Amino acid sequence: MHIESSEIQEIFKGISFTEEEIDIIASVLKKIVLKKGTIIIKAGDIVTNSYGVLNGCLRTYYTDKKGKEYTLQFGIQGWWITDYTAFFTSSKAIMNLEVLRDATLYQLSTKDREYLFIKIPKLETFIRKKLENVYAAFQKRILSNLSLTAAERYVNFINAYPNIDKSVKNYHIASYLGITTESLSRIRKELPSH
Amino acid sequence: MHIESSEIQEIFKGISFTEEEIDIIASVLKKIVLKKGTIIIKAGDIVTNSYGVLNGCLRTYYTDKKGKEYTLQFGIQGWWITDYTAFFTSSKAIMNLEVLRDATLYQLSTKDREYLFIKIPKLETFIRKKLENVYAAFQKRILSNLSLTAAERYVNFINAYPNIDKSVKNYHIASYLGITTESLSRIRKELPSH
DNA sequence: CGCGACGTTGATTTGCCTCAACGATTGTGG
DNA sequence: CCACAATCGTTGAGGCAAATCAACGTCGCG
Repeated sequence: MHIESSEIQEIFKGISFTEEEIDIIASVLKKIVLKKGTIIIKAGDIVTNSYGVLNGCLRTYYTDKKGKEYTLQFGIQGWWITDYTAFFTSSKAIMNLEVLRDATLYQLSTKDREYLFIKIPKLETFIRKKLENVYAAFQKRILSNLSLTAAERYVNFINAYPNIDKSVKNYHIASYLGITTESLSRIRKELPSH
Repeated sequence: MHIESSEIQEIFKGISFTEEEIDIIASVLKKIVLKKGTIIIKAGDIVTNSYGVLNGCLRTYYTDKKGKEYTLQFGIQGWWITDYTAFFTSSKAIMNLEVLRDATLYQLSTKDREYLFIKIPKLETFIRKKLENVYAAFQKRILSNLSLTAAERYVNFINAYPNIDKSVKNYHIASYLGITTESLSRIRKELPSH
């Protein structure tokens, strides 16, 4: 499928490329379209790709021995998603990557990613700064999990992802917040907005 | 205070430098020695430095409106520490950085850090990979907070930082795990190792 | 030695979970 | 396009892990 320059800009928002650089990037990206329900990665798989989201919605989640799910990350337009722990450390996935809403994605392999960093050093700087922002975001989430009640975390989540409830089920949100669907239901009932 | 080449290798473990590169790095690092109890950064400060730990022990912690503390990170030999959220985003600190045990540190400013990345590109690659590892570690901690009991988290913590209990108080560990000192005390009592 | 900081123990409370049953919504085949 | 089944969300009762509140040991340092 053809890859548009504007789409590459969407996936690497905040950095501008020369035409030559766009060509290099386009040469390693692979555009894929996937239906809701597709499991792109399942626990145990070797993870060699990450996915830039052009449209649609995805999530990564971990399933514990009791079968309980924990959603680690949602992926919406402009975000990159994969089991990064496995992707970065070249180990087997411990998480699953699921399409929640029909999606168009850009696939980028570990190898090609390193190739891009060598060919386009400013891309590595860009990603390094992205990772720094993620660092801050993760710290915030850890603090949030430690210090806030379930209701407070839900309110923060809704503010952070205002329109995500159109794409995801309540039990996905519950599993992101680390609570049960029953608890989330009760929290929603108590909220002023109802 | 004089900066040894071997000390720089300790702070950037896993990467080797030429003599010239060592000189560049040494020119921007400042060695400081601080006493236990020193608050290096307090909430509200502008954060312009990060600190590589040569010896001693530190922690970053957040204090909520009720005065309850949450420890985000411990810093021991070979680690870098600061309020990274503020450091990366050039905003005011929301956390405090405290010396738990007399420490010798290397101070590196935001500006000098960017300068080093330009002068020594492989250092940026090194840091980018470090950040990727941190990404994996943070995900693991988030999952751990969501899915494990307090006792399980305590056991994992002790395994991850085997000798840290020599430097930190139990209530520091409790505040890292997101539990009270009373609960930690009860958990320790129930553990086979006692 | 004595005081303040730290850790422990007990009694009680609370936020969220579990289990169970029942509505509501969505999707699919006839 | 409706009917019905499966999935998803809500509600209630009861239980449990950890918090809170309070009191009392214990350790280390001036």
